[in-house]
Amino acid sequence: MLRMTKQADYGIVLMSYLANQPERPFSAPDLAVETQLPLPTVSKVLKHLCREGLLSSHRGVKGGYSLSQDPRQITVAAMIAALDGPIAFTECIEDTPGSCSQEDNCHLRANWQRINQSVTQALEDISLFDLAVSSRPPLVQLGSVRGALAN
Amino acid sequence: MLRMTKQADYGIVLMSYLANQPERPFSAPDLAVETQLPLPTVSKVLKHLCREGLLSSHRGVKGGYSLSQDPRQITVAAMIAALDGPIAFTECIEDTPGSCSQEDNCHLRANWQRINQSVTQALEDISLFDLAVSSRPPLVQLGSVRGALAN
DNA sequence: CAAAAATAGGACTCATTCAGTCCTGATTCA
DNA sequence: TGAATCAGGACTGAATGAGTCCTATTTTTG
Ligand code: FES
Ligand code: FES
Repeated sequence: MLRMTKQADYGIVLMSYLANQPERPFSAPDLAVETQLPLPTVSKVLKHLCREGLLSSHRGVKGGYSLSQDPRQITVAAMIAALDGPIAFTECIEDTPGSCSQEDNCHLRANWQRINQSVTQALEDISLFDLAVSSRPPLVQLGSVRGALAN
Repeated sequence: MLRMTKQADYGIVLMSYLANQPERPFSAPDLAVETQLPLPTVSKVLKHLCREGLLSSHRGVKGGYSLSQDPRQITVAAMIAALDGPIAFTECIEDTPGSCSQEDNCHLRANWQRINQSVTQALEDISLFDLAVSSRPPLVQLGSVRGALAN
């Protein structure tokens, strides 16, 4: 497996969508319809991303979410980290030392960190902008799907 | 999080140990003592690795496990894939098409594959040999820990 | 000023998956 | 023949994730 959570999955989908429509904010219900993802979870993810500083929110009737930064500045690593927590392939990697029982006589710690670093680097090399340009649909579709689903 | 399972974790630890002691096979109980990991799980992981072709086994009284290939030929990606299954960051990546509900109108599929490919590449660039050389302990220790734990 | 629409935050439940254990059989060596 | 080891799978308990829902708070609009 080795897969990220659906939260991160959804988050990247949502961020990509927003990166393609930078002109105005989108509300959670709108985004749920557009991406065909379940509204409550979408809402949860958006709130999370907002708390982490990747999105800006605006309350009230005409409120919604929009990117808080230039898509070129946002890396895939940052999005995953925001939703799934720090990228730590094994327990011993996590910030707190002492979390691993074998820490003192373990000669692998440096290796875990190397593996971890390698993967992190790979994810940092891809920006939201990179994802957005290639996922941009024919713009006609912008809203044509709206209302297709009930939720 | 974004972490691999303990199976893969243990597997890499065990493989690294074996890579440092290429002269003879080790039994599951021996390896459990040396690595200070729980025996039943160690046994399970070893069997798994053997079935996947990364280890050779030899039954009987003087049996045990040993690497079936040159450590330079074994990548971290291969070990993780053997234990955790194919590296697939999101559901849509998995082999079977049709697994994702949004497949037809999804413009992100290429992106997932790019992310996935990037991470896979990072893990393929590290070989077991790379891990082993840096984790090699002072060889005096070879067995000094033996018997320190009961299981 | 009041109502509607949206976000903020968190509690909660259910399903899935993982970690770990255990048992039964097959193989090898002394 | 018997002891030690691997082979394979079934099983249980715990942890985690996905998803839902409820109650504020904020903002716009009539
Ligand atoms: S510190 Fe945890 S296995 Fe090395
Ligand atoms: S195919 Fe699954 S999200 Fe695109």
